[in-house]
Amino acid sequence: MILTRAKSSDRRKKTAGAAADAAKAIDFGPLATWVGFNLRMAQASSFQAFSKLSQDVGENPGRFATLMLIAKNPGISQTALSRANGRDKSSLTPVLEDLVRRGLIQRQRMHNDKRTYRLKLTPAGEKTLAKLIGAARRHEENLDRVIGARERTRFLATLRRIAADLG
Amino acid sequence: MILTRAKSSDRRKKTAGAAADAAKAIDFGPLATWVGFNLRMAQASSFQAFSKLSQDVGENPGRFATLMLIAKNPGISQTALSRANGRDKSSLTPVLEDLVRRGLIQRQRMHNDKRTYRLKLTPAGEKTLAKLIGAARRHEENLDRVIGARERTRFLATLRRIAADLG
DNA sequence: TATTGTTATACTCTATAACTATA
DNA sequence: TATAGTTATAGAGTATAACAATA
Repeated sequence: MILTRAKSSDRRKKTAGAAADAAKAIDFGPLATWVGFNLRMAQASSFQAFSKLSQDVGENPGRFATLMLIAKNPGISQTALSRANGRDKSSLTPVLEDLVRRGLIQRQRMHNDKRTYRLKLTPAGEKTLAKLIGAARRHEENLDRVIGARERTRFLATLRRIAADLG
Repeated sequence: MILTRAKSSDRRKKTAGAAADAAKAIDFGPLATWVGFNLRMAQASSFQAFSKLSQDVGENPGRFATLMLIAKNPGISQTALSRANGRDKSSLTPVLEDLVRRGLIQRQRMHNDKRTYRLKLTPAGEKTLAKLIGAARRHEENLDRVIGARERTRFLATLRRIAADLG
């Protein structure tokens, strides 16, 4: 969704008739002043920008989070990973299948509990993750430029409070 | 995804063995300090909270935006609406079909261009929108309580900059 | 009985391309 | 030729329920 404020300068009356209707800017009403809506718009922009950077690495943002969680928690089980991700374990099965197929992660049966797998990155997975971390860093630099160094700390703290208190 | 910081106090060793593994908090690595990630988490919390409030009205957040845009721009065409929403026009067809079927919006052929429809809310649509606006206001109150009156203006301005500059 | 992971299935949201009817 | 809207279709992401193997 594109936020375009209805400013008087936008109201062109080219042909002073039916065409003015088409050129008229969209009115978003109270949506434009609501935090919830602007949070959604900002997130969509940020997510899309990062998606593009991830695509340069041949991955997507979802894979990034999965790889990072496995990297930082080697030996994690599928159930624990799905909980950390806030998704049902069944949603994870095809994702992990894909990552195994492409040689980015490895699954080992646990010795003492043969029901569960231990997940870890392969060297190829580490390499892909490193590239994704590079993309994330570039994305953060772009965000920081827009946010400004002075705001960053406060902004981050507010985001954390929202996630914690509304979750 | 649930953000749980790995604090030393979280490392309980109840039975001092295999159980400690299960109780161990998840490490999110650098994700936890990145704006992009926290923006995503905050948006997910906010969106989910608003989804619940919308469900009390029997609608969902997507319908809310569509109804609002039609209400504030009566006579808008489907193509203009889909552009305002940032989605392809084909994605809108089933949504509008649903809203017409439930008597919330009305479609009129334009006189001078028989290809396009003019969209507007029915009285029932106005009523549903009013209820959704009430839900949105309650949601905003909850958000404002978390953000704080002092931060609100700055926070909103930063969100707007992100949406504008990264979009 | 409870848990881990898989399978079957379905639903939502989204997009692209081809189509129709108009312009 | 170009535009407004529809249809056919496909893909990603998600969930629930039932299941087999194991605990």
